[in-house]
Amino acid sequence: MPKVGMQPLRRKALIDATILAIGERGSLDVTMSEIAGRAGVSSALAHHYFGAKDDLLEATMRYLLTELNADARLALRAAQTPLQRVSAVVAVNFSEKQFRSETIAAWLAFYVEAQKSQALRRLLRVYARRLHSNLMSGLAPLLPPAQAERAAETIAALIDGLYIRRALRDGLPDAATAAALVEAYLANLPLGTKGRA
Amino acid sequence: MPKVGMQPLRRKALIDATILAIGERGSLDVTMSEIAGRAGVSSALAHHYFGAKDDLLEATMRYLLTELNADARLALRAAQTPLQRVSAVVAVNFSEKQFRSETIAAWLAFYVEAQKSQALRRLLRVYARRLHSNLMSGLAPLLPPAQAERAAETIAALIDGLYIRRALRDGLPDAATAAALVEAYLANLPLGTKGRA
DNA sequence: GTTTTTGTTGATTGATCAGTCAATAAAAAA
DNA sequence: TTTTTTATTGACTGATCAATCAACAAAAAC
Repeated sequence: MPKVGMQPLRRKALIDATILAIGERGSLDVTMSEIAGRAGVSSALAHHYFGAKDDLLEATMRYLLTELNADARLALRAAQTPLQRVSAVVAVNFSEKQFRSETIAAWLAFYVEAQKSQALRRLLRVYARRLHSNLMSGLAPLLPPAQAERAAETIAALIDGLYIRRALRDGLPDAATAAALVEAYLANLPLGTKGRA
Repeated sequence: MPKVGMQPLRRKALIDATILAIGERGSLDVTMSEIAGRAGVSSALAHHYFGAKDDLLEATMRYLLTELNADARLALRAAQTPLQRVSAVVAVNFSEKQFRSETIAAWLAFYVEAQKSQALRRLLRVYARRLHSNLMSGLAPLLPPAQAERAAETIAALIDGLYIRRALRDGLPDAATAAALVEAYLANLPLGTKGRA
């Protein structure tokens, strides 16, 4: 079995297994053995490739962040108008790929863990800033600065809130409904009032 | 020292210590010894009064829920108009008492734990239903049914989202700003359009 | 004044895990 | 062909904790 060039494959498999395991357990209380087992390797190998458990968790978080960012970039490129930019950002966050329950459970777990881990906190801050600036790129042309800021904060909070509710499998199950809520919020905004309303 | 009638005092002290400990650690990974120590007793005593650790956590969650509900009832009693009812519910959730970082960290931690624990999940569902019905009691007279529902979901998600953001100590620090965001959302709703807009 | 109830703890047990290490084996390099 | 590098694991260690228990003490009941 032992071939060469396994490192990237194993790392990817372990990260996938981590997301899966966290998603199923619903928390970061997942053992290295369980993750490793799910990836079809021994726990020793997981340590071999990632060092400490925290490193694996951080790598997993970074992976989720990277994927989300890549999707967002792609969606933004297709947007033609400011409003479409906002919708694109919203749509990405509620896409089937991102709004899966494992992924969401992982996000939630990382939010909690971030209170303990400086590294995770930094990563989440990067995410928050990116989301904010993506939203502002669409909102700034449409609203006076203060209102645009507020709208961006509101949408960001809405996204987080809808993620949590999804994680609890409580009402609000599907991505489409969640996205529609945010779109309804957008529809009520006094858009196009940049030069004083 | 050993007097009689300690049970309720100890239980209260242990629950307070639990909230404090969770708030500081930022997660439910708190040892019984730490909680007990904080309450000035031995870990054995904590087990004596609560049985298993899960029971203590459940009691703590139940306590938070009870407090929030009591505050909400009080605030709703003072409200005169439907809109005031909605504002009252929002205000309670962002009151200084409820929007403290320990309390919020505890809520977040319980959200995560609820994925594992049936008991906690049930408690959270009770909370969600109460919040929803409190909001609807104000929104239903002001909006067509479908829109009222949507507004209630949105506000609930906003509250959750703002709680999370507060927990991360990321931007949005104070209760007043958070409450203002939700109020701004309310201001943009087409209220008073119950009989078709 | 004896007995029971209530309050309390230190010491211990047993389980769970993260992380280490020595050993094995295939592939690549020398 | 020997040597090194890469891949891999089973077995072990050490730490951490929840939970238990026997024991002690003060108050209450009898």
